[in-house]
Amino acid sequence: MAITIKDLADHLGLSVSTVSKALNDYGDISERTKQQVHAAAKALGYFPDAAARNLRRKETRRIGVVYCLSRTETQQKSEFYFAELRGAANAAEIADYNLVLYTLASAAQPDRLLRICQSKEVDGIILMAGGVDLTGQINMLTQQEMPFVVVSQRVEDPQVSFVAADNAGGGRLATLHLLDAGHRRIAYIGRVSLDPENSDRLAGYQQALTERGIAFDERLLRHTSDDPAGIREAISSLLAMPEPPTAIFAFNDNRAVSVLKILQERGLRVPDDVAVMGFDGLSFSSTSTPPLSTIFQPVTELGKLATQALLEHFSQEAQMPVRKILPVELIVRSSTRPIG
Amino acid sequence: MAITIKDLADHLGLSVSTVSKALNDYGDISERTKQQVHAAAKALGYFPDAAARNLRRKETRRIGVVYCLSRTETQQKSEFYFAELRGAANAAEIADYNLVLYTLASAAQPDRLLRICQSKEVDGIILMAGGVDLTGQINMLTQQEMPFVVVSQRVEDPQVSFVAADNAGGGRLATLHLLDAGHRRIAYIGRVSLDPENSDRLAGYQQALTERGIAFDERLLRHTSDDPAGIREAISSLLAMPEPPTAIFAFNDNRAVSVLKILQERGLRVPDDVAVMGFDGLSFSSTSTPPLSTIFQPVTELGKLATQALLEHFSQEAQMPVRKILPVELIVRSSTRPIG
DNA sequence: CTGTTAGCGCGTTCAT
DNA sequence: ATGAACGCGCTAACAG
Repeated sequence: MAITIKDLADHLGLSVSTVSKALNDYGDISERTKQQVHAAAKALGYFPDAAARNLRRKETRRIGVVYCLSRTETQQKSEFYFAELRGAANAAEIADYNLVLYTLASAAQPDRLLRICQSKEVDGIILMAGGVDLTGQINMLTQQEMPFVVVSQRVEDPQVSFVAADNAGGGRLATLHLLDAGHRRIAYIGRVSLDPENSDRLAGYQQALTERGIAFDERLLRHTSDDPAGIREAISSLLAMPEPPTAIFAFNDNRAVSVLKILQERGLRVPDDVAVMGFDGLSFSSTSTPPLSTIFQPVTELGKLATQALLEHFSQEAQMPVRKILPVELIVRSSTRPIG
Repeated sequence: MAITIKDLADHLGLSVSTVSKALNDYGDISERTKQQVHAAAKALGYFPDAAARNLRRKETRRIGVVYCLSRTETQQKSEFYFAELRGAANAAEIADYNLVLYTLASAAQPDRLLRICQSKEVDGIILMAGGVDLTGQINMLTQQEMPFVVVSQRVEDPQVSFVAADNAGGGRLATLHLLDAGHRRIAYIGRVSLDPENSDRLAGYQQALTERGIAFDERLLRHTSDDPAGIREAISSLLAMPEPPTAIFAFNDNRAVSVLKILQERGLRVPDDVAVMGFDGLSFSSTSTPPLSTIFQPVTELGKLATQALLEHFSQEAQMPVRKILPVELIVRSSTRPIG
């Protein structure tokens, strides 16, 4: 048996409540007693029982991290999600909170989330989005009055807190980079679904064109599934155009690497024949051939800020939702180069 | 306020204990009552309070995942650790356990682990090893009588449970593959520390040589740090040998990709001039140029089995330690090829 | 079969 | 400044 507060009290010849107050630094306990209690606690190796404290204080000091990821996301972008997790874990640790992992197998158990809320397993939740619609989860959490923050996805509803990367800004940055390199016909290979990530990046792409006075040509857009087959087809059709694009902006690094490979299979050289841009800035983008120009998202920062937002939620009452868009960064490598 | 068992009891005109027993399916409660209770619970949206249950049952149904990773490990191999985590999370979820994440910033707080044990935050622990010595943690957990399983590192002490990949077998497989391709001078670029992972892979390398009757030449061994500088130097010295190696077996995929890059810088062609083998089977090994031949570790399986081992610990009394070595797989890609 | 009683370990009144 | 008493929500021993 581990040592309890009662053992401590007996050992010191004090009452349990005095010891408790001393440990929690109450004002009406003499300094001398406090010191004695702390000394004895350290000496005997006392640590308060988590469950008892949870029950009494009605707080768990735990944050749930709910992963809502599509299958491909999970496999392809683990670096991304792991980095978010690290950011969140570090921020939580500093505030003496712990992270509990919940993998929500896409609505497999619809009331899993309900149970988490009702049985008070955690004090709040970080919703990790991965190309999946979150409205169901968001509604439930709101209804259950469980504090939560969405990470890496912008949410329309102004009541909902989120921390996301500037996808529109990134799309713009990437496109400007290509435009400034002399490209005029730039293809965008995006997702099928017009989720916020995809539509924002596309919006940034369009804005950049507008800024430079280049006409937007819808025929340069492709909306494909994640698998290489879809991308292969997209590239075939792009290259079959009368005036094929001289640059391809892919939705993310994974797609961009596929694009690289497919272009090489077709005997095209990157960046000489076609330039390629990615998005995310994952580490494999630097080891591809050629190394990928891309947009870097501050992923660890995303997790960190989401956690801090949640912690603010806990400490203050009646606060405003936190809605943060983090700046991204253009990384120029060798898959793009000024034309001729 | 969420609904409690007392609300349920009042609502049904039953006593609290009867409701509790009904919910927990005790034998001495009539079927009719059980059904009524369950129906009411569902209707009113009752979920047992986690903290209260933890306190009473003296179990948390939580498993701590303790990350002991060196800094480079964390950044480079997130795919690896995330996959382990997913395996563990899935296995835990099936058994209705949750995972709590603890990132142990390399002995930053030495008694963090102690507190986790003493305050009973979790029922057991999965120790994730990442090129770091675990003896301190292992001793503490043993002493605290906290059930635990080490994952992805073989542990000498026969009392300790672990689940690890067959590093020796993998080293042997990789080396045999190169030998069978006709190579006779194969370099091994390993870690500085002779941790189990490194020494096992090296042992496998040596065994393969023995099996094929090739003399082991210590001059072909390099023990370097993780950074590219160390690897660059290793390669320089290897190529400066009177009889330089025709193949390089790198400790892991990250190193192998660095090797690829460095060889290319020097104008050497892979696999024609030098063959390269990696280890791990991370996804970026398939997108490098050329795609890497490597040894695949069943990472998700590692996490899954570790969790299951821990769960067995919980269910049985006085059980034997679980000590599992999982088979690995040779993946042949384009960085190796039969000679001439 | 059902209810009464008694805690789990801790934090928080309210007396003294 | 300290201690006695109560209860958080639940489960388990013991009655009836």
